[in-house]
Amino acid sequence: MATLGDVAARAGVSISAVSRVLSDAPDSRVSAATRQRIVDAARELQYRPNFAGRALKSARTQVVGLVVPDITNALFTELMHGAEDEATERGYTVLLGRSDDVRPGGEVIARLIGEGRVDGMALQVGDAVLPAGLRDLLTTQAPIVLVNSSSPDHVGSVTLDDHRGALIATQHLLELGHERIAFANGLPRSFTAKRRRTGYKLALETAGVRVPKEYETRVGYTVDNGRTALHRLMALDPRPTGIVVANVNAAVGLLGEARRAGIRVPDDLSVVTVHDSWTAENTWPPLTAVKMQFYTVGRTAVRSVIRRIETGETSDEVVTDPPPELVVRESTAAPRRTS
Amino acid sequence: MATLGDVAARAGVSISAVSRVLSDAPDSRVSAATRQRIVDAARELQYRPNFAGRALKSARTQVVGLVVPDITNALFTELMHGAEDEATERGYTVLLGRSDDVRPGGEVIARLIGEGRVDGMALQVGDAVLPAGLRDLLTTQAPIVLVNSSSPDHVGSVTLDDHRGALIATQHLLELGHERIAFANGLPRSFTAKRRRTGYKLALETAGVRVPKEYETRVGYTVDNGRTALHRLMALDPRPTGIVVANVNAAVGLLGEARRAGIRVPDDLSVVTVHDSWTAENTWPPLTAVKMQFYTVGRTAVRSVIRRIETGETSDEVVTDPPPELVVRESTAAPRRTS
DNA sequence: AGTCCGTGCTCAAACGATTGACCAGATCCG
DNA sequence: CGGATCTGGTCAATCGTTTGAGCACGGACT
Repeated sequence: MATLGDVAARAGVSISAVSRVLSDAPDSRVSAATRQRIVDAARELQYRPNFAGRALKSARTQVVGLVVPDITNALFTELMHGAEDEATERGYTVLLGRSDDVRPGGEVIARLIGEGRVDGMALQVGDAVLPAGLRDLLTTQAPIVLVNSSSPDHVGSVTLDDHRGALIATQHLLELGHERIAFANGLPRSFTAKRRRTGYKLALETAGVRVPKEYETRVGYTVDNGRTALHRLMALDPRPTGIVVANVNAAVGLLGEARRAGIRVPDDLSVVTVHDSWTAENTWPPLTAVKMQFYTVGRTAVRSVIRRIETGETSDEVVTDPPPELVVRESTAAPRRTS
Repeated sequence: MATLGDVAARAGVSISAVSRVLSDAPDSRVSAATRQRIVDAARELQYRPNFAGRALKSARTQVVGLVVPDITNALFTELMHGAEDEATERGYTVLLGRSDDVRPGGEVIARLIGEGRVDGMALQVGDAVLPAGLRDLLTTQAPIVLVNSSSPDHVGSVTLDDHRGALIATQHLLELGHERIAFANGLPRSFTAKRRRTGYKLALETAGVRVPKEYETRVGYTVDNGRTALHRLMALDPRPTGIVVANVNAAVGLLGEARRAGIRVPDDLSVVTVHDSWTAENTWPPLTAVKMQFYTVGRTAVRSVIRRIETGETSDEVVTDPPPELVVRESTAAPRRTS
């Protein structure tokens, strides 16, 4: 690959002149003719600035890391798109990482930051409290922004309006006439589960509806967790006529298991989920869902990381601007009047 | 972050000594006592080698790029896992990239290689011929290995045994007693589509079964493509009793559309797909699928890239070792004896 | 005529890690 | 006892880029 030196030789000028011209330095002080020669030479040699050289000198990589629990989870598609769009606009690149079960998670992040591979990170931890090692990282000055979670000792986070999402889902069932509304939630420690819970509770309370304590399960967000939740809820007496599922993957599992158990959706049971994704469109029946604004979260998170990198400012933001949006499909209907 | 110089100062030795000890140079020639002081100092300062410094000097990043059409496609989960496992074992890191429709694709790759961000790449292009710009790249000496496709002027590729996968799927329907077996394939130009086609044809031929030419559609691999394929095939007379779908995403769409059209699966129609993924387990009915060995492809691709980087050797490999594996679920059954 | 300034460049010192060349002192061998 | 060899290190150049400092020259001003 061509270096600055190669371009300089071809244009008959010094390396500094080339560097200043090609990096658009404001006070390059180069004549139009020389500038043209440099630009031509660079094009002819297909010059591209060497990443390592630049990063070494400037102590900046113009890369932000984005770590999510599972890259292939359909939920994160939009988040990644948002992150990439924002990064591109600001001259940064996104480096994707997984924080899945193989490695402790903290190690990946420590390496990326410690070795200077990224300037900052947007980090969505899995459905659990922060691992101890991670905690250390966050308390340092490293430019890390948490996504969909927060930590007492850490400022810098971007979250969805989970409360509102669960509220809207629950209200949808209430408006259809349901009263025995259950809630298949995530693990008790999960940040998002806590916030979704308040939305569910508030909706019921506002409507003056009371349900047994057992109507809330707290199993988790995976497909299998959804299956488990269905069994628990359908073993109750009286059975719920509607279920709000806190996560679309769990909803997919729950729906499949209902089918297997001979429970007809939406005739016997209405199901609405928080989160939308292409998988929700392709279940049978297609899932009614509350679309959460992951795209905006991705953009906001990257913007926040970059602000942190460049100015040092931190902030905690909740994405409320496009509000969560109810997408009615075919998994919800009015309850049968059998009682 | 601590540098080699910091560690050297703390241990009271020269930078060279530290470098040699920490990078396990074979002839470090350092006394045990000094070595210990260096190791201790490095640990105390939490030393991590700076990525840019190392890359600049050695002209190696120890990073391989993995570019797939859509990172969040469930199909690529295993491929990425395989790639990461292989890379980790060999001291490399994987950098994930998307080659989706937003950017031409070639530009991303040219940047990654040209700027020296990666030492080599494993590249799965989308369901089309190689864009012109890409072609240029491949003919250079850049260490690029194609995944699930190949190019006449390029040596270096790793592919699935698509032929065998389609063969197994078709044979499954034949063994159930189907004869009117259709094939919902990918676009005509697609490399994988061509190979899957030969498997389908061979199975029918071997069994002495003949079907109308219209029984093969060549719409594509997306969910919507699957819907389209169903309509085309069900408009034929006589209708097929079984469909081999060349891609699991298309199969999900096809299945959903069948449901919507009132076609009962597997009673009226059997559906089997090439590729397995968690989405295939969660359709209704769960999809019978031929599991392709994406994990091994990922490993093999990265191994091939690294070999290319380190020794310059190229190769074209087909992953046959764990052969494609039939996973029987509930979308296939014997045809009804109505004819 | 001497001073000052603006223009259009070049020089050289970093950034952090690697690595071939070198060197001082101790040991060994004939 | 003198030279060779080994041990345990250090020195300094280098990778490609950025950037503050400096320099030569021409013109304007006093």
